[in-house]
Amino acid sequence: MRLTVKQVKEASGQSVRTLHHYDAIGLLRPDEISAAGYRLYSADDLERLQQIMFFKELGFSLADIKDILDSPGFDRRGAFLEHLELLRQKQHRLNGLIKLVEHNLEALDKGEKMTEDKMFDAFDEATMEEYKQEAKERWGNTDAYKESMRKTATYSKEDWTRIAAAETDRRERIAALMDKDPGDPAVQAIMEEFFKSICEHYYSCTPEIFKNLGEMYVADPRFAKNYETIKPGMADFMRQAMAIYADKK
Amino acid sequence: MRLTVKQVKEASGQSVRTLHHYDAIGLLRPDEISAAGYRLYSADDLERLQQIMFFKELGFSLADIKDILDSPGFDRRGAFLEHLELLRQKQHRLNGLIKLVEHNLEALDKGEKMTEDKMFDAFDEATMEEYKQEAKERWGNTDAYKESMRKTATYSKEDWTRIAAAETDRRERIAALMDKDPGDPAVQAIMEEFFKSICEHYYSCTPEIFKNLGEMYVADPRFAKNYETIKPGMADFMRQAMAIYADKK
DNA sequence: GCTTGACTCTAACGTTACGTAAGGGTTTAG
DNA sequence: CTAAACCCTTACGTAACGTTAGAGTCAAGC
Repeated sequence: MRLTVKQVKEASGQSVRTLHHYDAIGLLRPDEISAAGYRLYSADDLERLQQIMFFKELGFSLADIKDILDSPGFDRRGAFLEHLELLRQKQHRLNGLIKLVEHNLEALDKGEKMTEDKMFDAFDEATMEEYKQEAKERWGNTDAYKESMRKTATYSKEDWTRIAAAETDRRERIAALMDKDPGDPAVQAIMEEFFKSICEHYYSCTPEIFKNLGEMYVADPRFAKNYETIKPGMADFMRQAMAIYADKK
Repeated sequence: MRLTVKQVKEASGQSVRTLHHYDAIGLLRPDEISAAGYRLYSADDLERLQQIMFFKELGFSLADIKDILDSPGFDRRGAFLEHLELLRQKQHRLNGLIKLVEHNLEALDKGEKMTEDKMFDAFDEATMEEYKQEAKERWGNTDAYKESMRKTATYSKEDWTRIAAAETDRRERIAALMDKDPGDPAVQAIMEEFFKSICEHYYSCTPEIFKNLGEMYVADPRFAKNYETIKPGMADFMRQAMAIYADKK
């Protein structure tokens, strides 16, 4: 069942204009557009909207929210846990503010004056900002990722199939060489190919980034499974091969 | 001891630009301006800044904050109590949001879907808004009050003494007529005078506003005491006389 | 007494996240 | 089939500052 803007407004409390705005900046695109151009939102869209509202509540800018939600590393469970932590942090700050007001009242009744720093300490948002920064870094898009997005935005469907085919081909060739050493010239030749392919198609890759990418293949299960499903142990083989290539450069 | 912008920034956490801004809109005028034009803030200014930050934290607009702080009925104790209540309200909302996230996590783990309204209920700001509205009304300046401020801003000291004298005179004449009926022609003649005086000197007064003004004389102790100190029961006598005059119009 | 660096000022344009019309199609209940 | 209730895009407005830019000021040290 799809919802119109008004229905979403009724459910979420966000104004129609806000929905338009989120659509315009690509933060929340309705799942479907009717023949007449009406925005029609799905249940998934509502979930995304909820996420948006949480992040907004926590003080993130819409641009940051977009980066986080669209990041390939985003997962809902992690986000919820993050929300929980940040909300608790916020509550802690509020408690401080309440104590400050109570303190104010007391001082007023006793006719005392407060010291300057105590007067404003509880307003401090530094800790909050730190948490937020952490959150952004945890999922946020690195500059390399953004460059990748820019480059790939113009790719056609044919481009993608071509690139994907080359990728699949490379992987199979590597899988066939896994009985050899990761430093074997044949393996390294494919690494060279791989490295250049990234530079060309995605983002300007340095050896260092390349090495980190290899680390990610074993550290991050979302990447690892792309290789482990081809042949067990392949993710780590890739990591070694990529590290050797990067070090030689 | 006076503080420069940087020192206030250091103490309060507000940016220098923010202080400039508050100065520009008349929200926080430094107590003193040095010969070179430097802003110099007093301890009282810091207290006002704290008030501003509390109200801002609670979601009031700068214009509203200005109205409240500059309202004649403003008192610091009442404001602190207000802050306390609103902060608690905010904490309540935060608790709701935390529960919502916990609920989200649970639903995610069980693979359940949530109902639409439950998804957004906790974000609701209506209660918060109500409290805020109340606060604004408690102290806030009505439009009529603002018009009055505009009109009276240009009055000279002589204007004020003249108007005040006329006012005192009228009050005494009314006090002398309190043995008669509020609807008595003699009383009503003074009401006519009073009504016109308000229109001329303060704000464009309608009969309805005039009637409400009368209600305020008994409802609001700050106004009532102006009349009760002349003669007991006079506030209510004024109310009746004003109501009769307004109804005849 | 003069320089230098940290600090201050005003003026003015930029930004974020929408609000608020204006002008014009679309859907649906009666 | 029409009127009310929705929906759309376009575009300018607003709040609360951020961010230069250009220029004056102050206190410390040589």
